[in-house]
Amino acid sequence: MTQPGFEQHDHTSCIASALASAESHCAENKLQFTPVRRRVLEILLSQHKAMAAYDILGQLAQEGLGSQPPVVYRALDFLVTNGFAHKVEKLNAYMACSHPGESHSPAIMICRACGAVAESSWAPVSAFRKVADEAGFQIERMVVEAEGLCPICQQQEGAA
Amino acid sequence: MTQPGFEQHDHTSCIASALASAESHCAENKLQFTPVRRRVLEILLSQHKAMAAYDILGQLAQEGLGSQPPVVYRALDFLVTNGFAHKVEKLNAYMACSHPGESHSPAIMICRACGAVAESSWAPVSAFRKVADEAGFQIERMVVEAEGLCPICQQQEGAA
DNA sequence: GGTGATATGTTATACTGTATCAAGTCAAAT
DNA sequence: ATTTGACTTGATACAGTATAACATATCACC
Repeated sequence: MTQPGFEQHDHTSCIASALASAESHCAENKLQFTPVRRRVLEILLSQHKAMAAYDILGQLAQEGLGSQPPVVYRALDFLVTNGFAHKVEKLNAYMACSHPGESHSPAIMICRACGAVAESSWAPVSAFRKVADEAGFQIERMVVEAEGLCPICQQQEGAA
Repeated sequence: MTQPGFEQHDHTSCIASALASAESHCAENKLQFTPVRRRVLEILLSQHKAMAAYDILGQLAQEGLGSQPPVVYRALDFLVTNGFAHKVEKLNAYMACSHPGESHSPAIMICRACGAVAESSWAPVSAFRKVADEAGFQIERMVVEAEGLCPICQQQEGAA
């Protein structure tokens, strides 16, 4: 279920299962999984990297699915709100969620060398709650992003 | 030393000590604490909120300290690099650091109601390291930001 | 078939950030 | 005291990110 890291995997089935999961979640909750939304999620799923909104828009435009910024931003908003994707604040970019279905606060790892992103199953909110309580602060959402090197790029750095 | 929360304090001395600390750190490390840089830090220190770069620029312009974007972005870059300020990724905005002197990865609390920001002394990197290790990921920097309600705004919400 | 809610199309614009090159400043070395 | 070099600032232009506002379309439900 969880997708903790950067390891190799069957990406075709990875995409298929994420799409199926989104589809069934939308059906259950009477959400419209429209062509644009579906296509944006597919594009995000196509690689485990964060994508800029305008890059996604470029692909959509090629396919005749809309060519203006609001199109892609609205689709992204839908996907993020419903937990199918996340915004990577550090990069101003977007990534597909590895375990969709409900909104959550993920901890994201970003490789500064290859741009790969991965979502850990760690729940930062619970870890931070004690500290926040001391300050009287009530947490509603958290952004947790680590920048560094993925396993593969660590080897490459060592070699180079 | 640490400035964990949202409580009342002597803000005048808060500003003065932060400026003095920055000044001495620059002297020790042969860094130039130029008028623009100093003024930008003062502006950030003037309130415990995050400020947009262009708002800072607006103030600078009024004072004749430069009116083009690079001026403020360069100053902010200096302040962030040297640990006198932080970028709040979630807001695309900047805040003064509460315990300057060296670069670090802070955990920031953002009040969604009043916009106040506070920096906790929690070290998220050490908390996350174990999880990252499992994925073979080597952390270099972390962004940790919690959005929610500060103590004061919690009361107001209750009242309203 | 009308109505309301949701989604999309379209135009325009605001906000955030950087590349580039020219000019100034200051300290240290000759 | 000049030259050199590192650093800082000035200024123009532009790239990238995001939203406001309004019109149109679609669909579910009454």
